[in-house]
Amino acid sequence: MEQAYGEVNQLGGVFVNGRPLPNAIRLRIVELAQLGIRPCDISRQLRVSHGCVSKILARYNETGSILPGAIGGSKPRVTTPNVVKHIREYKQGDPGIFAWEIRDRLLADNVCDKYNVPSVSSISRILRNKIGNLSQPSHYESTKQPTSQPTLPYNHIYQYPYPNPISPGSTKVGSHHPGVHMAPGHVSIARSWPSAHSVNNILGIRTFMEQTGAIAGADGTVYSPKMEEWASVNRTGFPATQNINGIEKSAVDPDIKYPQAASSLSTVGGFVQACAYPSANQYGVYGGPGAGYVTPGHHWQAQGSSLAHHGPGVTVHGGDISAPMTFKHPVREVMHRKPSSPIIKHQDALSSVHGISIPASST
DNA sequence: TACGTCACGGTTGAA
DNA sequence: ACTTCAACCGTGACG
Repeated sequence: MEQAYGEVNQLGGVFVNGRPLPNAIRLRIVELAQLGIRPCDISRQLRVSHGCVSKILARYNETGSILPGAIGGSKPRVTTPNVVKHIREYKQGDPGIFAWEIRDRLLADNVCDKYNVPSVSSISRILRNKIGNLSQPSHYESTKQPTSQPTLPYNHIYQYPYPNPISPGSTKVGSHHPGVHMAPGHVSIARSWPSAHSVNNILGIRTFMEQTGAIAGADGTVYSPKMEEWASVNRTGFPATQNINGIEKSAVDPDIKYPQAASSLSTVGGFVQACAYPSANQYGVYGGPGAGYVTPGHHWQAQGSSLAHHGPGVTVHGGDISAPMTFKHPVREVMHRKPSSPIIKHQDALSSVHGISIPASST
């Protein structure tokens, strides 16, 4: 497993196929763009394909969130709480009712329409799994809730509930930092991003990586430095950032797969916290900051818990970009990098701004 | 050269 | 416990 994760792209960057880039990198992309760095330069600098940079920036502009979308899962097609509730009522009213009769009633009562009415088999499953034995209602009531259904209804997700419980503090993004001129302040997001915390907030929070440097050594072990650490780092790094709430937490979970990321990113940490996803869905996927790839498990379950480790000042050092290179493929990057690309200049700017040190291109 | 777009192969997670 | 399948991912290539 270990080194199983990760591949190296044409730019020499490490990525995990099928998985989102670490939040740290995502954030960095947005930050750099806000500093006026061109997408193509960001792509080269962070070693992320330009298609990805383009996508992330476009999404950010549109939604105000740098977070990836919800991965996995499926829409609550039929088993919405309301439907379940009605089914339960029908069943309670007539324990001998057939599933098809329930279906008809759902339509008749306008609980569902023909497009979303559950199939008979779905109703049967609902009766079996969610409603269980009605004969003992009381019991049911007490136990059921939790039953297999995570309380986090997807509704959440799909309905754009807003805000995560989480970010109280994070308040929407509105507050743009003076320094950074943020463009869109979108707070309100169009999609299902619950509260897309914009980078602004994030930016406000300065982060861990700076100190941590996190990154993997160049030793052969690719991902060895488990991201977990990053995560923790972050968190600790930003105590300020309020939360870590359920969502958050999940958001923070470390994901192991991306060692490299950190290399150049600096800010991110905070951000992550800021951006929570809808707790409902993505739980961990978008892991923490640097942590990016965490495979957290179910966040909701874990809420709040695990984050804590590491004490406050974790200081790791170092990271330079070389890290990625240690991946599977040796460096491909050799490519032609422009020796002196504008980026570099910007870097300085950034550095000064955030104290970030971006690895300048090397070679 | 820069960048928007999309096929592709991949992962995830609710049902 | 296992399978489905629709959602998303980033890369890489095309234009």
